[in-house]
Amino acid sequence: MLRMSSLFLRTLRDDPSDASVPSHKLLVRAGYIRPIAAGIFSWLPLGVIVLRNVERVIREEMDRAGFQEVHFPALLPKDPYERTARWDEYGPALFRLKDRKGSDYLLGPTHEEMFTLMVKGEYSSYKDLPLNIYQIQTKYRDEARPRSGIIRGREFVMKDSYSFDVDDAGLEVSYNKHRDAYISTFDRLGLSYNIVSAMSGAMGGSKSEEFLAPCPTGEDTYVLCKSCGYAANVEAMVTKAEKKSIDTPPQIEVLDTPNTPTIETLVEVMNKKYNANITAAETLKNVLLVADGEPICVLVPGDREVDLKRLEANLVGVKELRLFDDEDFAKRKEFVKGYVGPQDAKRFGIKLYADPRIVIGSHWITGANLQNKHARYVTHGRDFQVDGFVEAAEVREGDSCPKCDTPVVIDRAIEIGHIFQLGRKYAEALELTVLDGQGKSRVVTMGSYGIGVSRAVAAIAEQTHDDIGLVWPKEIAPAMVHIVATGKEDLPFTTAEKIALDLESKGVTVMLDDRKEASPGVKFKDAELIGNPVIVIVGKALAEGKVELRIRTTGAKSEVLLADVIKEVLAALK
RNA sequence: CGGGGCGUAGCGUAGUGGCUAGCGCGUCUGCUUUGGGAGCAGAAGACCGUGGGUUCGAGUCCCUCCGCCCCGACCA
Repeated sequence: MLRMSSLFLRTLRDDPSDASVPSHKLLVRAGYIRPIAAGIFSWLPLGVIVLRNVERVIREEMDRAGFQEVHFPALLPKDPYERTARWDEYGPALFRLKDRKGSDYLLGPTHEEMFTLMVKGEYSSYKDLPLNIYQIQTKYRDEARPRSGIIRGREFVMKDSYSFDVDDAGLEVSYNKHRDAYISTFDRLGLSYNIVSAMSGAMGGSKSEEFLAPCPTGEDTYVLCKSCGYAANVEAMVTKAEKKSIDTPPQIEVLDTPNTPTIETLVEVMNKKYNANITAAETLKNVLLVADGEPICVLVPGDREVDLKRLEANLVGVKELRLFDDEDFAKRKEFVKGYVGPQDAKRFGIKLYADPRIVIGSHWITGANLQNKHARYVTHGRDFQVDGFVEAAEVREGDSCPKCDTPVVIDRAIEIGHIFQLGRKYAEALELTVLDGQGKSRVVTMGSYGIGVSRAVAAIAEQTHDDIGLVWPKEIAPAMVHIVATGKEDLPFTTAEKIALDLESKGVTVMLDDRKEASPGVKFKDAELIGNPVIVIVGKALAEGKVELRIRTTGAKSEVLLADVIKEVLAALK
């Protein structure tokens, strides 16, 4: 039983000035966490209980799926991470340190290497697989910008699991087992979420999905089709290319368009000077970039910006991507800033990549590669050929769903889980092989699956809080029932104590506000702020043999007979 | 890393060059009070982030560094 008379807890009346998102404000105000440094927090007693509750739910679901728990150190030697090149690739986000002998160590940002090496050390036969194994660990990433309290910290708790299989079919099975386990986990955690297709990104591998908890303060943007359920991270959103009917356009016509370095000015001049009656969507934007040192040109409709994240995620094999700067334009005089067009790409020796909207046969108004001149009727397939199509343009609300054509909505969310089929990248780098039935050596294929444990605490707080405080689901709350005793007589206190003991004997966890010195108002405010799902008030109504029952989620209030309180509370917790 | 903002008591804040740094919450003591962050009386608690400078005089102006927050870049 949590007794507030002795609980290490101090609630704050004001929001901390350095917090901006609700979960951060409320968790600090209600005494769950305290800030230590940027992106680093202490967990006070209430916070520890909530964090452990989330861990417990995750453990139970992992164990139910038949996965086994291990525990690695957070402090790790450099060597395994050098063998997979991540010592270098992880860059400044890796917390590095040296021991007294000067050897390099790191604080684990994620543990693929350790799991792979562990399995390599114990297993060598296909008969040992499949294997699914997990840990719950504190992870460290020296984020360039920690933000939003515990949503994105530099130290955080994560559940990470890994699957090991002989072949792709096995990997698919392990992947789906994890997917199912995640669904039951997040359901129990009381989170609403969408499962969206994601890019496997820098980690390599193929299939990848994210569990996103919708919330205005989330950092991830995703698209959702309310008609067919298609959901994707904006980076992974596939463009439905409009199959517009295409007539035979006239030959290219070069036009004088003075002072039109932007799409906006171009449209204005076209409409005024040439009575063209066009919109930006009929112009072609030619964006010059440098991809791993090589200049490329990306074509998008003029009414859309290039989404660099999307582009980078979809340009396979490109490690570094940046826009042309003034220096680049100075070096390549053939590219006239503001008047670039694709029709001379071959001559200029530059690769062209088109957004899928630039369909073959479509014609565009675009730069003429001459100062103050544009060209119209520039036709894809006739006047220029591209080296490939790539998802480059920004995604907008109302864009067509690639599956069913319905306009999609765009929403923000917190990434609470990520599952993906890693493949053989780590197994190859660390030579994790098993002998198959024919006695031949096979590289193991892996899956990697993460849940942000501490982040889930924040996500739940974000999704369930209200104006007056936190509201926890019963499995996660510090206690299922918050009992408040009011008045200065002993009776409410002894009665509250008895109710608390009775509830505990039924397996209900209880927080008891047995503070004699605090006024009723203080106790009510604290109860609401702390956010246990059911509140029982033992006070005024006791004269009629009743107590008050409040449901934190709905705000419902009722008076119940003392004799019925256990029954009523149990019913409310159903 | 670029841009912006902010560092005054545990928390929230006032203090635009001039006396001993003010207020609210919280804390402590006493009395009173007990259904919505109670009242009265008293008390403790501040290296005004750091270092340097300007000035007769700096919380206040200038510079340095440190820290924190926000936007962006970054980000399994």
